[in-house]
Parts: sequence; structure tokens; C-alpha cells
Amino acid sequence: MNKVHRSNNLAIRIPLTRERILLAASELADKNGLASVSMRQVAQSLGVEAMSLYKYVSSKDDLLDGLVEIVAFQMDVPALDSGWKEAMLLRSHSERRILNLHPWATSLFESRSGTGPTRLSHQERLIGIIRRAGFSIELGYNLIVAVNSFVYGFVIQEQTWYASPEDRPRAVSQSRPTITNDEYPYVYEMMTFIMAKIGENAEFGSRTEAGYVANFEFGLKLILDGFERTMQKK
Amino acid sequence: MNKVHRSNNLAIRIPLTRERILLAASELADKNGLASVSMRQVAQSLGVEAMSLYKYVSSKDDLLDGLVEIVAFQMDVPALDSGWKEAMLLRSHSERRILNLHPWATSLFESRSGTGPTRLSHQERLIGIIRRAGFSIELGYNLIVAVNSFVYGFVIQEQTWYASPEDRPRAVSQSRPTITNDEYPYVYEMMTFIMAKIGENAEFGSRTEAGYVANFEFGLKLILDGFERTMQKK
DNA sequence: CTTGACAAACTTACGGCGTAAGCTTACAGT
DNA sequence: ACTGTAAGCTTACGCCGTAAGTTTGTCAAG
Repeated sequence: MNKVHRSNNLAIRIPLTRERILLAASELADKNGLASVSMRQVAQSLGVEAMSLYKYVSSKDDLLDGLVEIVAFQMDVPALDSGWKEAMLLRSHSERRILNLHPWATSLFESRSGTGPTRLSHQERLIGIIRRAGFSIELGYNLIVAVNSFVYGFVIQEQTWYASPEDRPRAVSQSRPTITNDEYPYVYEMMTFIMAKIGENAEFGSRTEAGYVANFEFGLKLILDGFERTMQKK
Repeated sequence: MNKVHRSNNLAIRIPLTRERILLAASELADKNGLASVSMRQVAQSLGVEAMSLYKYVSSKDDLLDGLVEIVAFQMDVPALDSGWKEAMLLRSHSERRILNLHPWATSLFESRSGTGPTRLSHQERLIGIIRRAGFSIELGYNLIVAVNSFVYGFVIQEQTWYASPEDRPRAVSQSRPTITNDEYPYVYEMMTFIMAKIGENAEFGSRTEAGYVANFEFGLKLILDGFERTMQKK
């Protein structure tokens, strides 16, 4: 019908690449959420038709895997000679920070097993640090599973409960009617506590840093201390 | 076209209800995965057209919320006079068990904020037990967040890494080629360890109980012990 | 026994999705 | 100028959620 692409004869043709596609998809997800990342919309944002993407991306699944790698690439990796505790702390905080920067990525990190080179090399580094610190395979495995569980679980809760700052009023008003002091006194009490806490920190700092850091740090340190104790006992 | 529904004059007309719809959706998800739960397929499994469901369910979102409630309803709730530690243990194990019985529900539990009556009343009970045990609001909040994070994070990892028993060979062969001893020695070592562990337990017991219980228990106890210590210090 | 009202279930239609198959176009190397 | 090749496009299929409007089955009132 409308052969718009003809006009590209004049403009410089920037060739499509896997990277350009992934970047466009990532920006789209940042702007409009993961649901808006369809082959058609990604293509449109690149001034191209949907099917053209399939030259560089074998399926939508492949595209999503690519997105995971892109986000994983932004996460910090502790130096090989770090102490195991500092390493786990640094990595965990970085994971939390990056996942909150790209909330749409959290569900992808969970649902994909993540055998891309970036995530694998990061794991390699972490396990290496732990093993060199004297952890047995079994205890090291327990450590990684526990910390990973905590970090991902925490981030999910954080993102579920209070979406983004602008959504917060809506989230509260949605739950408030059903959570009355009469019916659920304890939940109500805790809800009120949380709201106050959020309110305190609401004015300064993005939601990434708002109020949750302390709770994150608390749980994380508690887990790491527990493993330290277990190590010393042996 | 084919007016099959006419034949219902003869058969006893079981009236559609919200419960029948949710149950059908749940069974469908158990059998063919969450992706197969579309309005059309749920309707078909009830011998009805898609649009008929909208009399009992306001949208697909509403249907998914209903599914969450159904699953939540199957989880155990500790008695009001339980000790806080036993309560958290019982609840956590029950959550893990039920979520592994309906793996498709895990992602729903995360992504929906869960202000349905079932989940709220369960929370109410748990917070109540914790507060009566002497936890301050803040420490109680930390406890719940930490344990919740761990439980959900653990279950996600468990489900992501080894899907179902029949998928396991595929999952392994998918990751094996990329995980070589040369490139990722530490990951390889741990992967081998995990495979052996799974192999041990593969013959007896469903995947719900296969190999992971020990690691779940380990991390969970470690967290609870940590909080116990914190309580005593104060 | 007929009628009419009401609710339950159905039909049609729209715009969006992922992607299979095949086609057009632009350009590089001869 | 000619041709091979690969980048990008077009068309089409069967799914999806759901808005709007229509038919059908049941049952109470006349």
C-alpha cells in the first residue's frame, strides 16, 4: 500500500542488528511495560515491519532471552579476591538495584533458566569466590540458593506491593477498603506502619532507595551471618 | 451453525457458576499449563462459549485473581496458639508444597498483590501469632518479609531449574553443552553436584519432595534462628 | 394454555498477537 | 549491464480478550 520504506533511499540506512533490536525492546519495556513488547511494536519503534526482526532474533522467546542478558550485563560482579561476605553483599545489592531500574526484567529473570553467557560467567565468579573461601560444595550451594531466594523474593514483593511512586496512591486505595481495622486488625496495623515508613522516605530519592534498603540489608545480613556461624562451627 | 446446545434439553443442565469456572480453569492449568488458560479454552472445557463466562467473571484478570484464591485456600494456616517458629515453619512448608502442586500458580502469587479474603485472613493469622510472641511491628515486618522472600524465591528457583521430572532430561541437555568444565569449572562442579543429588532422590517420591526439602529447611531454619537470636538480644 | 419478562447462553465482530511462507528490493561483484 | 544474495516487506493463519447485540430456556401471572 504505502511504500514508505522507499524514502529510505534518501536517508542513511542504519542496518538492523540484534543489539539495536534488543535495545529498542528494552527501552520500550522501560517506557510502557513488558506487555507492550510485541514483535510488532518493537519493529515499529525501529521503523521496520515485524517480520524483519526474525532475521536477527529467532523467536519472541529468543528476544526475551536477549533482554535478560542485556539487564544481567548491567549488574556488578565482585572481584575475584573479594571476601565471600562482601562479594555476596555487593552482588545482591547490585541485583536489587538493577532489577528495580528495570522492573519488567524481574519476572523474566525468574521464568528463564538463564544459561546465557553473562549470567553464567557471573555465577562462575560467585561460586569461585565462595569455594575459595572454604565452603564445601553442599554448603556453598545452600548459601547461593538461600541468598538468591531472598534477593529475588524480596525484589518481587517490593515491586508488587508498591509498584511505582505514581501508582502508590492507587495501590493503597485499592487495598484500603478491604483492609479494615475491624476485620484484619493485625494486617491493618502493619499496613499503617508500612505506609508511614514509605511516607517518610517518599520525598527524597527514587523508589529504588525508598524505605526498603534497611529491610533488605537486615534480612541479607542475617542470612550471611548465619552462614558465617555455620562455617565457624565446622 | 451447529446448534449443539439444543441437545442440552435432554441432558440435565448444570448451571454455570463462578466456582465451576475457576475449578475448570485450575484443572486446565494443572493439565496444560497457565498459557492454556484462555477464556475460549476454559469455556470449551465446560461445553460453553467464551463470552458466557463473563456473566460470572468480570474479566480474565478477575478469573486469575480467583485462581489465586483457590490455591491460597489449600494452604495450611497455623493455629492461633502456635509458637511463632513452628507457625512460620508450618506455613512455609505448606506454601512450598501447594505451589509445587500447582506450579502455574507461583507466578500469579507474585504478580498479583493478593488482597483477596483468603490471603488476607492468612496474613492476619500469621502476623497475629508473631505480634503475640513479642515481636515489635518493625521486627515482625522484617521477619515476614524475609521468610516470604525466601519461600517464594526458593520455589521459583526450584521450579525454574528443573521444571517437571519428565522435562528434566531436556533441561539438562539444554544447559550442558554451554556449561563445559573448561569454560565454567565452578558452575560445572556445582551442576554435577546438583545432578547427582537429584538423581539420588529421583526414583522415590514426586518432584515436590525430591532433594530440595533439605535445602529449603536449611535456609528457612537459618533465617528463623537468626530472628530468634535477635529477639533474645533485645 | 398463553403470554411476557428475565436471565443465561450464544453470535458476531474488532483489533491485537506470534510467526510460516513467499516476495520485492537494493546493492556487491563480475 | 547482469546476476546472486540477503535485508526487509507482504500476506495470511489461527490464536487471544472482550464490546455489543441476539437468541433461547424457564417460569410466574393472566
